[in-house]
Amino acid sequence: MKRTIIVIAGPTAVGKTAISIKVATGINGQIVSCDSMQLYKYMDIGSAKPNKEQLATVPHHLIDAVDPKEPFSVVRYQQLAKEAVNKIFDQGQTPVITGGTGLYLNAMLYDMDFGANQRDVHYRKQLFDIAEHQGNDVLFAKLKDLDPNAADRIHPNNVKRVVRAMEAIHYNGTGLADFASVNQKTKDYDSILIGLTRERSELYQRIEQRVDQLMEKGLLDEVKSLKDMGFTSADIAMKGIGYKELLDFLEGEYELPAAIDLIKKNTRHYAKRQMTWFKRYTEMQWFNLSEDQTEEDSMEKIMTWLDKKR
RNA sequence: GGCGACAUAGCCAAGUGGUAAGGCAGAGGUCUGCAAAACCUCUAUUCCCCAGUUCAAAUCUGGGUGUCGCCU
Repeated sequence: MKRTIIVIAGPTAVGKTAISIKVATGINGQIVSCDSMQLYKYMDIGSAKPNKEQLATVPHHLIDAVDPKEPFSVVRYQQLAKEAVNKIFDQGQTPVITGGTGLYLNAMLYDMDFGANQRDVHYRKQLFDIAEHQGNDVLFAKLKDLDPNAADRIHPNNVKRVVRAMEAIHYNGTGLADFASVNQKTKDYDSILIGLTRERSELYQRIEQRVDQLMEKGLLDEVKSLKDMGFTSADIAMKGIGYKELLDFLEGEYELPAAIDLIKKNTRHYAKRQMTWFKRYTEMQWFNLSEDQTEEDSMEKIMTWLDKKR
């Protein structure tokens, strides 16, 4: 039997959750979340997790899977998600990968082998210190020495990437492989890519509405309780949009309305970056939800296309 | 009604005679280890209007318009 995953991607607030559940229901599938925040426990409101009824409709994987205190990265995601996908295949069902985290999606679609390079916290810190105290260019010059190819692909100001590239060399001496040579589609399964989009202005409106809704649902209390649990701005739980701004508000950095405006703005920016990322997938079939009167119309279009495709 | 200040991009704003800083918003983009991250590029042929002075005006002068403040 041909193993095929279905991917439903799109910017935040476009309406992925509802549609993916319907698609999964329609094709006897299970959902594997591809969202770097819904993955975490305790972050329910701000990450806009599916609600209880939605979760009960179709089996979901990789939601509430990790404690925000645990160190996490794409590598773990790749492992966990592939495990989930295999399990679903074993049950004779179809995995529906849903979410907006582009890098994680890449880890599912391409043969990204992270295994070769390890991480080294101390070495990293040294490098970051160089950038901070001596300047980005000083660090970059070192990378240029060690791995001219990597330096070619990375901007000097992008310290995070410069550090990662140097770390890779520090470990195996060869550095990071050229992205192009690694960007091979995985052989583990086939994939069908569905992209959800909307007119920009409408998407932005939905984002603002949703932020207001999250506040009504008690996002502030959620942030307070995370704070009480001991999470600080250093933890991932407090780096998500909606969390970091409200934490700053609680610390007295600005007033609540200003915090809410910031959340909206940051979410808009995020959505824009997501669109940029997803536009790269040439084989992705786009559905502009703004063109449809109702969700049923959208579903019909998507299912019709999907049936032909399978 | 009198006096004064101000008028620069969607918003905030620098610029007091030499050819329009910067920030925000917006748009486009990059992407193998925290990715809701990090980073990059673009965005005023023109400074409220008209006239004048000058080789040269957002900058100086006169008039007009508008906004704000104070006084009556």
